[in-house]
Amino acid sequence: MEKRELKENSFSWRDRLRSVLREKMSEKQISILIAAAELFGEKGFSATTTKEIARRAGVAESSVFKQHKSKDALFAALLESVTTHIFLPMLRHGLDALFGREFDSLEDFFRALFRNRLELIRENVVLLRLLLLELPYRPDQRVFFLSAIRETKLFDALDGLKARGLLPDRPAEETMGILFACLGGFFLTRFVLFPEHFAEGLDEDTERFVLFLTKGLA
Amino acid sequence: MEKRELKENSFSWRDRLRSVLREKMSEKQISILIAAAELFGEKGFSATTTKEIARRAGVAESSVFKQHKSKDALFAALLESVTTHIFLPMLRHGLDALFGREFDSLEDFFRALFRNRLELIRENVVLLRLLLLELPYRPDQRVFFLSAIRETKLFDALDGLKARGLLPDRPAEETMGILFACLGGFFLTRFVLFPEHFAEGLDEDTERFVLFLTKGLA
Amino acid sequence: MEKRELKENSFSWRDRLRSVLREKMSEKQISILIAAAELFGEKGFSATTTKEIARRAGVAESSVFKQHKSKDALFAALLESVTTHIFLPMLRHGLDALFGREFDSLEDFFRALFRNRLELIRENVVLLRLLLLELPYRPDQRVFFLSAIRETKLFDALDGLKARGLLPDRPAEETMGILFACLGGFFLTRFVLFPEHFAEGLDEDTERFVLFLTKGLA
Amino acid sequence: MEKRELKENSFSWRDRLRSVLREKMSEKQISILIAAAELFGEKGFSATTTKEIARRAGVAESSVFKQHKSKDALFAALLESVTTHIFLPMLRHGLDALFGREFDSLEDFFRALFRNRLELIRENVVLLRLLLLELPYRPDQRVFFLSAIRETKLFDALDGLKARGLLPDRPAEETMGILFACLGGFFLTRFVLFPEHFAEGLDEDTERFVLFLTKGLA
DNA sequence: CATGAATGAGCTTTCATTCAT
DNA sequence: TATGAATGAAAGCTCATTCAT
Repeated sequence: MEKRELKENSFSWRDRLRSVLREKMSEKQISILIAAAELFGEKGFSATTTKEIARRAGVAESSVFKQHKSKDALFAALLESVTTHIFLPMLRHGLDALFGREFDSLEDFFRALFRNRLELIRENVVLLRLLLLELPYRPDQRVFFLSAIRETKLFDALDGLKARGLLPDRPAEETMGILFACLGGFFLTRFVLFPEHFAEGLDEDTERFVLFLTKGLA
Repeated sequence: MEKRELKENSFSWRDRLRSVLREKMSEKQISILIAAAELFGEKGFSATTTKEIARRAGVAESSVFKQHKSKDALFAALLESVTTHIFLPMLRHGLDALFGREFDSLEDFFRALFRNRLELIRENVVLLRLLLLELPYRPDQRVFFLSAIRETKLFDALDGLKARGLLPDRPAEETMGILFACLGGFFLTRFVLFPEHFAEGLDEDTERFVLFLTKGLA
Repeated sequence: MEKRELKENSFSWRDRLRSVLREKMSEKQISILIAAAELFGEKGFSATTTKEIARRAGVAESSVFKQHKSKDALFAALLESVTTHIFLPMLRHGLDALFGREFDSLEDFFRALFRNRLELIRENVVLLRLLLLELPYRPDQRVFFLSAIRETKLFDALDGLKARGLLPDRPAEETMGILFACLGGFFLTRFVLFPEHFAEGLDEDTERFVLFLTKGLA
Repeated sequence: MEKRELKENSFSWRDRLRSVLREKMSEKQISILIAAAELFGEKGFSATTTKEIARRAGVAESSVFKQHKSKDALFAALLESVTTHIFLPMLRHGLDALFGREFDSLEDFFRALFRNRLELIRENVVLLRLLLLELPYRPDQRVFFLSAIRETKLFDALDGLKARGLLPDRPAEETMGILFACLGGFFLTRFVLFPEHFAEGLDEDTERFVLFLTKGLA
């Protein structure tokens, strides 16, 4: 039962993509998208060859180009799918979960937020890496991503906390500017730059970070 | 005069590399290293071609391979030069400056630290980007970089602050784990992912971040 | 009324193909043949892709291969259809028209011949281009085409003129050798190589050519 | 001795290209140009692969792209070289030869012109085919070719004949329009469309054509 | 009969690298 | 030391063609 709940809470992005894209495209085409996501996340866009993508997807190389007219187009399509069907739902789901509970303190809120996130991050490291390491080279898609985030109720959540006196009365933008940097930095250091270094003791590490955030933002 | 001071304080990594490498290699070879640094930082290692490097350096493509036997070797040499002659001096210089002054509060310390860093970051965005976006794909060089950081007196600096009661008595490793994440996240969000978004008001933004850090770590 | 006559005299090869092939194949298959004829004529056989043919015909690419097992086979079928249903009727029709009238002079004959041809050429430039520019690469189909021409009464027409004293008593083969070169050269220069250059004043140009031919062959 | 004269009069375009381009490019690069000329002439531009060109030139395929950045650029460069170094000199040479002799009659003029040309044509069939069969698909290069022809003294030659009463007083443009069509048609039928058919008896055939031209243009 | 999906072979082009000068 | 010329390997992409539905 514990497991069931976890399952509901967890996201296997591969399965999710599979089930959601099944209407739009063939099984093989979905495999291509997934293989591309993995490889782009692992080695970066430029270092990944279309041949490799095809091999991992178990299709012919030319099949990659049937749906996407270029490698770049494939990346764009991938980003779109992943944003629409993985990231945004992930965010929304997380926010809803947070809204559903009452928090006695900012600390509880952050702890919930972070724990939740940690689970998600673990399952989506590849996708997040992909985003983090490729968006810098793609200003236009950066914009698309930003506006997608804006559409979530992230800011409303912060306002809610302010209204309940848990957060000081400061523009949500500013809080977000700090929060995003900290979450990004946490992911960057723990999962991208020095994963081995932080591998063990991640739970205590997280708890420490939560306390730090709580105090800092109070 | 103001300008002079700034000049002394500032780092033009290109000039610095030029002057420091002049003994080891020819002018053209230095140009190659600089061009490579710029391009790797702008577009990433894999997306940069040796032809492009040669063109920007104003040399023949084959000259790139005179000093470094492969593109990979060029990258390694670049990283080594940049770490030895730019990053470590930069860190040392910054730490010395901090040590030279007495701080009344943690806040002052962070403010000095951050302000200093902000100037440096601005001048070295390309190099930092390069580091941030390429190290994830190069575990071995990651280690080299980590150990280089260890050799600085960064930890001593933290211990000093602890001794003076400005920092709680907590293992320096833990503080560093938080600090590094926040600094990294700050750079990531402000200079790599969404530079346009944070371009103006960066000073107030920084001040806010400093206060946040101070409170969080107190 | 004038228009009606012209209509009868004129050949819209597309309509003609459509009406004549309707028994043998489906509407879509005819579209494929027509699209292929156009594209082969415009860009040449090798430079035309089956995808393009399909797009212009408004069918799926695989439909191109339903009736013709290969692109080459498609070309062969096209050539056969066009020769049988367009070129030979065209020639026969022209010759009959010429036979039906009595000519007072060689000049009149050529003028009639040429005027007639000019109209035809204009409507069939694409097909003639196709023939002219692709036959050189296909020796076997060249032969097929030559023998098809032989079967018309072209030579008889020349003999008729000889009998009436309008042409000197010379082997028809020789006259044809000259005539064919001139007609081919006229088409080549006026419609294939330098169409813009000869676009205006084509009527006077033709008249001049007719006089030249008359004098030359007298 | 007879042979010597012929040699001087004849043009081996391969040797000529070799000697004239030796300053501009390497031996291998010239081979590439020559191989491309041959193959484009034999099978057409689209049906020729760069691999084939490389093989015939005896170089690596990538060498083809060192000097010319695309197959299209190679074609353009080829056309330019061939026009500048082969066709125009050929024309000039022929015209000079004609100018140097006094002609008693138009017939002599044409006979000289044609004989001269026949020799040239034989040696340059590939290049002429190339021109004839590829220019139709390349309007822009057509223009370049036309203007190159304009720069020769072809028109002056015709005016000279007019002045001496050998040609009727008609605009040179018109005479050229007829002449060019006939020469083109002759080449087209004798060397491109039906070479086997006209292979033997070409001398008598030519003589006949000369007489026809003479009478026609008188 | 027509099509959407898939594919192997091959095309043009780029890349990092070598070598003679 | 620096370069122009050359190259093998592989990259991205296209092509004609097949096949299950």
